[in-house]
Amino acid sequence: MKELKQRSTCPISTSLDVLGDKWTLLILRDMVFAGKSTYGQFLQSAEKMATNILADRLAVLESQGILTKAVAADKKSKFTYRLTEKGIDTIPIIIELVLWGARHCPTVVDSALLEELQSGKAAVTEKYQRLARENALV
Amino acid sequence: MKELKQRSTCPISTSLDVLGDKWTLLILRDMVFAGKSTYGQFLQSAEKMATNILADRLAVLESQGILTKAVAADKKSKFTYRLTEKGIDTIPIIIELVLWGARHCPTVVDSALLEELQSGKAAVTEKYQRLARENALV
DNA sequence: ATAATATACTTGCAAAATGCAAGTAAAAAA
DNA sequence: TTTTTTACTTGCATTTTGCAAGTATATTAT
Repeated sequence: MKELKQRSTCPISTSLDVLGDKWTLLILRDMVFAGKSTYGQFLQSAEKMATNILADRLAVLESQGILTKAVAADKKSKFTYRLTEKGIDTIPIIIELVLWGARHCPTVVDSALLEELQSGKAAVTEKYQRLARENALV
Repeated sequence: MKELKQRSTCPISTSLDVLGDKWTLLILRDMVFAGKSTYGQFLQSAEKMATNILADRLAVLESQGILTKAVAADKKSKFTYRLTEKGIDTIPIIIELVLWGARHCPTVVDSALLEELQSGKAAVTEKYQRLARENALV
């Protein structure tokens, strides 16, 4: 059990105790928007996360009830990570990070997701939450 | 000039390059919701940020155009930090962190802000963005 | 049956970031 | 002229991160 220390009882501070680092939300991004679910897939992202950091963050996310880990259906040597409701509920946070980065950081490159967001924040949020819930049932 | 390294061109990743740590968004929280504007005020938060970390983060935030630093109106020995539009636009991110923490972390204590959020996310976001814009004019 | 590959980590070590306590410097107040 | 306020800076120990290599188990190939 990876336990985190809580700095205060403020909801923002407590959220950051869990999600406030450079890697955690990228794992969730890959699950939500790229449909990734295995250790090997997470390692292939453009940001090149180190293997030990990934293992550590997955353990924290699991112990915090944000995702679940299970042996894959096809292979016993593989694990499948899936989002819980607590994990699915981080999607609005991630969407706001997309919008802020797109609006204010000139070096970001437009993505399909960004294009999609032209059609409204609520619709896109609901779409990916629905998709994630379907995946959670597999 | 504090320069940050950008890990990829993904908007989420780039936003996290700037905002993705345990302290930066707490400074912005204190500016937006507690009306704080000076180094001394930031140090007084419940989370007890170290002085060197605070100085470092303020320098990053300034160099990233998220806030501005100016000599205070009343004293020459004091500085006043104010949000730019880029800073004001982080409010939706912070609001989502509040909602997630309140919903999923049982150890957080209800705040006035949370009470306010019962009346709708959009209204509260607009209120604090308007307040921040007024402050930015001072 | 045996060897090679795939998958998911763990380990060791150097580098960087954080946290803590104390010190500095300029302006304001006493 | 001394003391206090305000905003940092510095030095050092601890923690976290990043990198490269190694391990362990299951699957596939020969």
